[in-house]
Amino acid sequence: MRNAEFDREKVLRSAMTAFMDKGYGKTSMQDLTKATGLHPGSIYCAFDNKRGLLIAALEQYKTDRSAEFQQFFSGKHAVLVELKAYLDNIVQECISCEAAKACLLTKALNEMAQQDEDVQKIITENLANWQQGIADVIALAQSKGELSRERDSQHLARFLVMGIYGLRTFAHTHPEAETLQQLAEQLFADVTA
Amino acid sequence: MRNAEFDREKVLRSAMTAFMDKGYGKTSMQDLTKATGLHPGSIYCAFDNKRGLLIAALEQYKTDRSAEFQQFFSGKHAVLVELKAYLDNIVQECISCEAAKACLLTKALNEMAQQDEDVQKIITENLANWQQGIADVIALAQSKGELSRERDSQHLARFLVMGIYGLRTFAHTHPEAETLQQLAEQLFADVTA
DNA sequence: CCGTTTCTTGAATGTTCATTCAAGATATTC
DNA sequence: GAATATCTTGAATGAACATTCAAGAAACGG
Repeated sequence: MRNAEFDREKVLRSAMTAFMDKGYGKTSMQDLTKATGLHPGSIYCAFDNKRGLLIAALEQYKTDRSAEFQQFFSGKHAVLVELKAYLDNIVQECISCEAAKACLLTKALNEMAQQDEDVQKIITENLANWQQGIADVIALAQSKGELSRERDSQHLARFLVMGIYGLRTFAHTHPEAETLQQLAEQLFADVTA
Repeated sequence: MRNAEFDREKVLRSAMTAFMDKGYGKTSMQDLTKATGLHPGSIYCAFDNKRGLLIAALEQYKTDRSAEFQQFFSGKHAVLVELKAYLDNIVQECISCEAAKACLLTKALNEMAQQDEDVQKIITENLANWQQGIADVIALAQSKGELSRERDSQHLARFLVMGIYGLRTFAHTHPEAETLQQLAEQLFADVTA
């Protein structure tokens, strides 16, 4: 017996950022060995192939983002306050010039459109999950009386999610902080109006 | 002397759809020769290389989209009616399962992010141009009294453009017509409120 | 401390790809 | 209709790539 030497989570997070940097297609195996510190053989042993590494990285991404989501919506503050903080955080992500700027899910979604059915299914499920999380948060705000019940929480969540997708794309052309903050504020206002 | 045999516009439109189908990176030269009907040598003679073909296709895309824009905002109807029709058309594009589903600019923008500075500049300029077109339309609606002057036309245009970006990404996960139509309606309502 | 198992290493493999180029074809000019 | 200029053709080229595999290294069990 002998255990693997590498830290799976660290490897997957390195792969994540590599994929976010260049996209899946343009990230070469050489890039991945450099990023992860693993040799080709190890990657193929642990994840089957490049695609397997992407799938594993998506899995890790989901785990990490879920934990982050729970942090933001801990219930310590009013739901709408937490939601605003969550949006502000996304804006900050867009502003910082790091690779984390992009969301791995949307980046991969745009790239894989009508290419890899299985991967697309994984991504779509994760995004649907996230959207449902937002819907739950909105419903909670409604049940607490912070928000009118007039508009359906699912509808509001959809619109907010659409806005966040748009914000991320918009950031590619207009990386200015003020602009993005303003857009996020208007989006928040429209949803919570 | 001797003139080129191929129809430049047709070739560029074929290249456009090929690039929209698979993305720039995954579209091989073989794909492009098949799509355009041109042999490799001809492509290299006319456009330098694959990248040159993309740039030329982006140029053609800009021309085509500008003409389409003019058509939609001809002034035959109330500005807001024309704007609504324009949005509906985008929704239809998203619904149709064709390659045209995507916008070449946003597709390429997502792919080229922090990769090819020159191409990104071209795309960003085209998108800024389009956004200004929308802003002009909104300003016109304001000057005609169709829309309150309370909110700045530039701000409104930004928000609308962000929404359209988001709508296109959202369509990848939820291609249902009703959902997209509803989102577009809410977006229109929020902007013209 | 030996045998076994498992993991690591990185050069080798075969494929795919963008690009080139020399030969052939076709139009234009005189 | 010959000469010239330009365009077309598609096989050849070399680089980059994902993937494999056999040899080496390290841990574990007895």
